[in-house]
Amino acid sequence: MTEIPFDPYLKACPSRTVLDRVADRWTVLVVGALADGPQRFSALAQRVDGVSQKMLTRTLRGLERDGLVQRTVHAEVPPRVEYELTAAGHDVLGPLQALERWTLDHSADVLAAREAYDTAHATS
Amino acid sequence: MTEIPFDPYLKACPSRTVLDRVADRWTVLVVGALADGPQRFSALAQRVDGVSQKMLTRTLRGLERDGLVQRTVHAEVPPRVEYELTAAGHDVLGPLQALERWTLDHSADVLAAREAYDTAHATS
DNA sequence: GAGAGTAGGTTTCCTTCGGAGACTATAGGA
DNA sequence: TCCTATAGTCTCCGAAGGAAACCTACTCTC
Repeated sequence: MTEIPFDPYLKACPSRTVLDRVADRWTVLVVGALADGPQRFSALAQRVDGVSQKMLTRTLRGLERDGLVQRTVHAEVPPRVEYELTAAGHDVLGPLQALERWTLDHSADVLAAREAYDTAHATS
Repeated sequence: MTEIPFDPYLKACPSRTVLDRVADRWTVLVVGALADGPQRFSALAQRVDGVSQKMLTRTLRGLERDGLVQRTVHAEVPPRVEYELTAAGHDVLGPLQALERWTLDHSADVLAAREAYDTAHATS
Protein backbone atom coordinates (compact mmCIF):
# COMPACT_ATOMS: atom_id res chain seq x y z
CA MET A 1 0.00 0.00 0.00
CA THR A 2 1.05 3.54 -0.58
CA GLU A 3 2.84 5.21 2.27
CA ILE A 4 1.30 8.59 2.90
CA PRO A 5 3.19 10.21 5.74
CA PHE A 6 0.58 12.46 7.31
CA ASP A 7 2.16 15.53 8.85
CA PRO A 8 -0.02 18.23 10.36
CA TYR A 9 2.96 20.58 10.35
CA LEU A 10 2.54 20.84 6.60
CA LYS A 11 -0.06 23.34 5.53
CA ALA A 12 -1.32 21.28 2.63
CA CYS A 13 -1.48 17.94 4.42
CA PRO A 14 -5.07 16.72 4.89
CA SER A 15 -4.24 15.82 8.48
CA ARG A 16 -4.09 19.55 9.16
CA THR A 17 -7.83 19.76 8.59
CA VAL A 18 -8.32 16.83 10.96
CA LEU A 19 -6.27 18.59 13.60
CA ASP A 20 -8.32 21.73 13.03
CA ARG A 21 -11.47 19.82 13.90
CA VAL A 22 -10.07 18.27 17.02
CA ALA A 23 -8.00 21.19 18.34
CA ASP A 24 -11.05 23.36 18.77
CA ARG A 25 -12.64 24.64 21.91
CA TRP A 26 -16.17 23.63 21.06
CA THR A 27 -15.08 20.18 19.94
CA VAL A 28 -13.37 19.54 23.27
CA LEU A 29 -16.44 20.58 25.24
CA VAL A 30 -19.04 18.89 23.06
CA VAL A 31 -17.20 15.58 22.90
CA GLY A 32 -16.56 15.83 26.63
CA ALA A 33 -20.25 16.40 27.23
CA LEU A 34 -21.07 13.33 25.19
CA ALA A 35 -18.76 11.18 27.29
CA ASP A 36 -21.59 10.40 29.73
CA GLY A 37 -23.74 8.91 26.99
CA PRO A 38 -26.22 10.03 24.35
CA GLN A 39 -27.47 13.59 24.71
CA ARG A 40 -30.18 15.63 23.09
CA PHE A 41 -29.40 18.85 21.29
CA SER A 42 -30.98 21.01 23.96
CA ALA A 43 -29.19 19.14 26.74
CA LEU A 44 -25.86 19.78 25.01
CA ALA A 45 -26.73 23.43 24.55
CA GLN A 46 -27.29 23.69 28.30
CA ARG A 47 -24.25 21.70 29.32
CA VAL A 48 -21.86 23.56 27.03
CA ASP A 49 -22.59 26.97 28.46
CA GLY A 50 -22.13 29.87 26.08
CA VAL A 51 -22.22 27.95 22.83
CA SER A 52 -24.49 29.50 20.24
CA GLN A 53 -27.01 27.30 18.47
CA LYS A 54 -25.21 27.95 15.24
CA MET A 55 -21.85 26.80 16.53
CA LEU A 56 -23.34 23.80 18.31
CA THR A 57 -25.05 22.75 15.10
CA ARG A 58 -21.92 23.31 13.08
CA THR A 59 -19.70 21.46 15.56
CA LEU A 60 -22.05 18.48 15.72
CA ARG A 61 -22.38 18.34 11.95
CA GLY A 62 -18.62 18.45 11.62
CA LEU A 63 -18.17 15.67 14.15
CA GLU A 64 -20.84 13.62 12.41
CA ARG A 65 -19.17 14.17 9.07
CA ASP A 66 -15.85 13.05 10.51
CA GLY A 67 -17.42 9.87 11.89
CA LEU A 68 -16.95 10.77 15.56
CA VAL A 69 -20.59 11.34 16.42
CA GLN A 70 -23.77 9.50 15.51
CA ARG A 71 -26.89 11.58 14.99
CA THR A 72 -30.24 9.87 15.49
CA VAL A 73 -33.56 11.52 14.71
CA HIS A 74 -36.60 10.08 16.46
CA ALA A 75 -39.72 10.72 14.40
CA GLU A 76 -41.85 12.06 17.20
CA VAL A 77 -43.65 15.26 17.89
CA PRO A 78 -41.99 17.35 18.91
CA PRO A 79 -38.96 15.82 17.17
CA ARG A 80 -36.19 14.35 19.28
CA VAL A 81 -32.60 14.22 18.12
CA GLU A 82 -29.93 12.36 19.99
CA TYR A 83 -26.19 12.55 19.56
CA GLU A 84 -23.75 9.95 20.78
CA LEU A 85 -20.11 9.12 20.31
CA THR A 86 -19.16 6.47 17.79
CA ALA A 87 -16.29 4.06 18.38
CA ALA A 88 -13.94 6.60 16.80
CA GLY A 89 -15.50 9.25 19.00
CA HIS A 90 -14.63 7.23 22.08
CA ASP A 91 -11.09 6.98 20.74
CA VAL A 92 -10.63 10.70 20.63
CA LEU A 93 -12.20 11.07 24.03
CA GLY A 94 -8.93 10.02 25.67
CA PRO A 95 -6.75 12.85 24.34
CA LEU A 96 -9.52 15.39 24.70
CA GLN A 97 -10.28 14.50 28.29
CA ALA A 98 -6.56 14.58 29.02
CA LEU A 99 -6.57 18.15 27.74
CA GLU A 100 -9.62 18.99 29.81
CA ARG A 101 -8.07 17.50 32.92
CA TRP A 102 -4.87 19.42 32.31
CA THR A 103 -6.92 22.58 32.07
CA LEU A 104 -8.60 21.86 35.40
CA ASP A 105 -5.33 20.99 37.11
CA HIS A 106 -3.32 23.93 35.79
CA SER A 107 -5.81 26.75 35.49
CA ALA A 108 -4.71 28.26 38.78
CA ASP A 109 -1.05 28.26 37.69
CA VAL A 110 -1.83 29.71 34.29
CA LEU A 111 -4.01 32.45 35.73
CA ALA A 112 -1.28 33.32 38.24
CA ALA A 113 1.31 33.43 35.43
CA ARG A 114 -0.97 35.75 33.47
CA GLU A 115 -1.33 38.12 36.35
CA ALA A 116 2.40 38.16 36.93
CA TYR A 117 3.04 38.79 33.24
CA ASP A 118 0.49 41.58 33.05
CA THR A 119 1.94 43.24 36.13
CA ALA A 120 5.46 43.02 34.76
CA HIS A 121 4.44 44.32 31.34
CA ALA A 122 2.03 47.01 32.50
CA THR A 123 2.32 50.18 30.42
CA SER A 124 4.41 52.22 32.81
CA MET B 1 -8.37 27.48 51.39
CA THR B 2 -11.28 28.46 49.26
CA GLU B 3 -12.59 25.75 46.98
CA ILE B 4 -12.97 27.14 43.51
CA PRO B 5 -14.30 24.36 41.33
CA PHE B 6 -12.96 25.25 37.91
CA ASP B 7 -15.34 24.10 35.21
CA PRO B 8 -14.62 24.93 31.56
CA TYR B 9 -18.20 24.03 30.70
CA LEU B 10 -19.25 27.28 32.34
CA LYS B 11 -18.93 30.29 30.10
CA ALA B 12 -17.80 32.63 32.84
CA CYS B 13 -15.27 30.31 34.46
CA PRO B 14 -11.68 31.50 34.02
CA SER B 15 -10.67 27.97 33.08
CA ARG B 16 -12.59 28.49 29.85
CA THR B 17 -9.96 31.02 28.78
CA VAL B 18 -7.23 28.53 29.67
CA LEU B 19 -8.92 25.88 27.55
CA ASP B 20 -9.20 28.39 24.72
CA ARG B 21 -5.45 28.83 24.74
CA VAL B 22 -4.67 25.16 24.76
CA ALA B 23 -7.44 23.90 22.45
CA ASP B 24 -6.09 25.88 19.54
CA ARG B 25 -4.53 24.62 16.36
CA TRP B 26 -1.52 26.91 16.44
CA THR B 27 -0.86 26.16 20.09
CA VAL B 28 -0.77 22.43 19.38
CA LEU B 29 1.68 22.86 16.53
CA VAL B 30 3.91 25.48 18.14
CA VAL B 31 4.22 23.59 21.44
CA GLY B 32 4.80 20.41 19.47
CA ALA B 33 7.55 22.09 17.48
CA LEU B 34 9.20 23.22 20.72
CA ALA B 35 9.25 19.66 22.03
CA ASP B 36 12.68 19.06 20.44
CA GLY B 37 14.25 21.92 22.36
CA PRO B 38 14.71 25.68 22.03
CA GLN B 39 13.85 27.12 18.65
CA ARG B 40 14.29 30.47 17.00
CA PHE B 41 11.38 32.46 15.69
CA SER B 42 12.29 31.86 12.09
CA ALA B 43 12.81 28.14 12.68
CA LEU B 44 9.34 27.89 14.17
CA ALA B 45 7.87 29.82 11.26
CA GLN B 46 9.40 27.25 8.91
CA ARG B 47 8.46 24.21 10.94
CA VAL B 48 4.85 25.29 11.45
CA ASP B 49 4.04 25.59 7.79
CA GLY B 50 1.34 28.09 6.94
CA VAL B 51 1.39 30.10 10.13
CA SER B 52 1.43 33.84 9.54
CA GLN B 53 4.01 35.94 11.34
CA LYS B 54 1.20 37.69 13.13
CA MET B 55 -0.34 34.49 14.47
CA LEU B 56 3.03 33.01 15.39
CA THR B 57 3.90 36.13 17.36
CA ARG B 58 0.49 36.19 19.01
CA THR B 59 0.59 32.48 19.87
CA LEU B 60 4.07 32.72 21.35
CA ARG B 61 3.18 35.83 23.36
CA GLY B 62 0.10 34.08 24.69
CA LEU B 63 2.08 31.01 25.67
CA GLU B 64 4.70 33.20 27.31
CA ARG B 65 2.03 35.09 29.22
CA ASP B 66 0.54 31.81 30.42
CA GLY B 67 3.91 30.61 31.65
CA LEU B 68 4.25 27.77 29.15
CA VAL B 69 7.05 29.22 27.07
CA GLN B 70 10.21 31.10 27.95
CA ARG B 71 11.32 33.85 25.57
CA THR B 72 15.00 34.77 25.51
CA VAL B 73 16.34 37.71 23.52
CA HIS B 74 20.04 37.64 22.67
CA ALA B 75 21.29 41.20 22.22
CA GLU B 76 23.05 40.66 18.94
CA VAL B 77 22.76 42.04 15.48
CA PRO B 78 20.82 40.74 13.77
CA PRO B 79 18.75 39.98 16.86
CA ARG B 80 18.30 36.40 17.93
CA VAL B 81 15.27 35.28 19.91
CA GLU B 82 14.87 31.80 21.29
CA TYR B 83 11.75 30.16 22.60
CA GLU B 84 11.67 27.10 24.81
CA LEU B 85 9.14 25.25 26.90
CA THR B 86 9.04 25.91 30.62
CA ALA B 87 8.30 23.16 33.13
CA ALA B 88 4.60 23.89 32.76
CA GLY B 89 5.08 23.82 29.01
CA HIS B 90 6.50 20.33 29.25
CA ASP B 91 3.46 19.36 31.31
CA VAL B 92 1.04 20.35 28.59
CA LEU B 93 3.17 18.63 25.99
CA GLY B 94 1.73 15.27 27.02
CA PRO B 95 -1.91 15.97 26.22
CA LEU B 96 -1.04 17.97 23.13
CA GLN B 97 1.20 15.29 21.68
CA ALA B 98 -1.49 12.72 22.43
CA LEU B 99 -3.84 14.81 20.31
CA GLU B 100 -1.25 15.10 17.58
CA ARG B 101 -0.63 11.39 17.62
CA TRP B 102 -4.36 10.71 17.46
CA THR B 103 -4.54 12.97 14.45
CA LEU B 104 -1.78 11.05 12.71
CA ASP B 105 -3.29 7.67 13.55
CA HIS B 106 -6.87 8.51 12.59
CA SER B 107 -6.55 10.96 9.73
CA ALA B 108 -7.17 8.24 7.17
CA ASP B 109 -10.35 7.11 8.94
CA VAL B 110 -11.63 10.63 9.34
CA LEU B 111 -10.95 11.52 5.73
CA ALA B 112 -12.73 8.35 4.61
CA ALA B 113 -15.70 9.17 6.84
CA ARG B 114 -15.83 12.63 5.32
CA GLU B 115 -15.89 11.29 1.81
CA ALA B 116 -18.63 8.83 2.70
CA TYR B 117 -20.65 11.57 4.36
CA ASP B 118 -20.25 13.94 1.45
CA THR B 119 -21.26 11.24 -1.00
CA ALA B 120 -24.33 10.34 1.04
CA HIS B 121 -25.36 13.97 1.45
CA ALA B 122 -24.59 15.19 -2.03
CA THR B 123 -27.23 17.57 -3.36
CA SER B 124 -29.14 15.15 -5.54
C1' DG C 1 -60.39 26.01 13.93
C1' DA C 2 -57.19 29.81 15.93
C1' DG C 3 -53.48 30.24 18.73
C1' DA C 4 -49.78 28.59 21.70
C1' DG C 5 -46.05 25.42 22.76
C1' DT C 6 -41.99 22.63 21.67
C1' DA C 7 -37.43 20.81 19.51
C1' DG C 8 -34.09 21.58 16.53
C1' DG C 9 -32.48 24.08 13.56
C1' DT C 10 -31.63 28.15 9.74
C1' DT C 11 -31.04 33.01 8.48
C1' DT C 12 -29.57 37.61 9.14
C1' DC C 13 -26.74 40.98 10.82
C1' DC C 14 -22.74 42.65 12.96
C1' DT C 15 -18.33 42.27 15.36
C1' DT C 16 -14.05 40.22 15.78
C1' DC C 17 -10.45 37.17 14.24
C1' DG C 18 -7.01 35.57 10.97
C1' DG C 19 -4.10 35.99 6.72
C1' DA C 20 -1.12 38.55 3.18
C1' DG C 21 2.12 41.54 2.55
C1' DA C 22 4.53 45.96 3.25
C1' DC C 23 7.21 48.45 6.63
C1' DT C 24 10.79 49.07 10.76
C1' DA C 25 15.14 49.04 13.70
C1' DT C 26 19.88 47.72 14.10
C1' DA C 27 24.78 47.08 12.98
C1' DG C 28 28.29 44.75 10.38
C1' DG C 29 30.05 44.04 5.80
C1' DA C 30 30.77 45.20 0.54
C1' DT D 1 26.35 54.53 1.13
C1' DC D 2 23.66 50.76 0.48
C1' DC D 3 22.55 45.91 1.44
C1' DT D 4 21.44 42.08 4.29
C1' DA D 5 19.39 39.48 8.04
C1' DT D 6 16.14 38.84 12.19
C1' DA D 7 12.14 39.45 14.57
C1' DG D 8 8.91 41.52 14.61
C1' DT D 9 4.70 45.57 13.81
C1' DC D 10 1.15 47.86 10.85
C1' DT D 11 -2.56 48.04 7.55
C1' DC D 12 -6.04 46.27 4.93
C1' DC D 13 -9.46 42.92 3.82
C1' DG D 14 -12.10 38.61 3.79
C1' DA D 15 -13.76 34.85 6.79
C1' DA D 16 -15.31 33.10 11.09
C1' DG D 17 -18.11 33.48 15.26
C1' DG D 18 -21.95 35.38 18.31
C1' DA D 19 -26.85 37.22 19.19
C1' DA D 20 -31.22 37.01 18.16
C1' DA D 21 -35.09 36.57 15.19
C1' DC D 22 -37.45 33.40 12.23
C1' DC D 23 -39.05 28.61 10.51
C1' DT D 24 -41.27 23.96 10.38
C1' DA D 25 -44.24 20.38 11.87
C1' DC D 26 -47.35 18.62 14.77
C1' DT D 27 -50.23 18.51 18.73
C1' DC D 28 -52.87 20.35 22.54
C1' DT D 29 -55.92 23.72 24.50
C1' DC D 30 -59.55 26.82 24.25
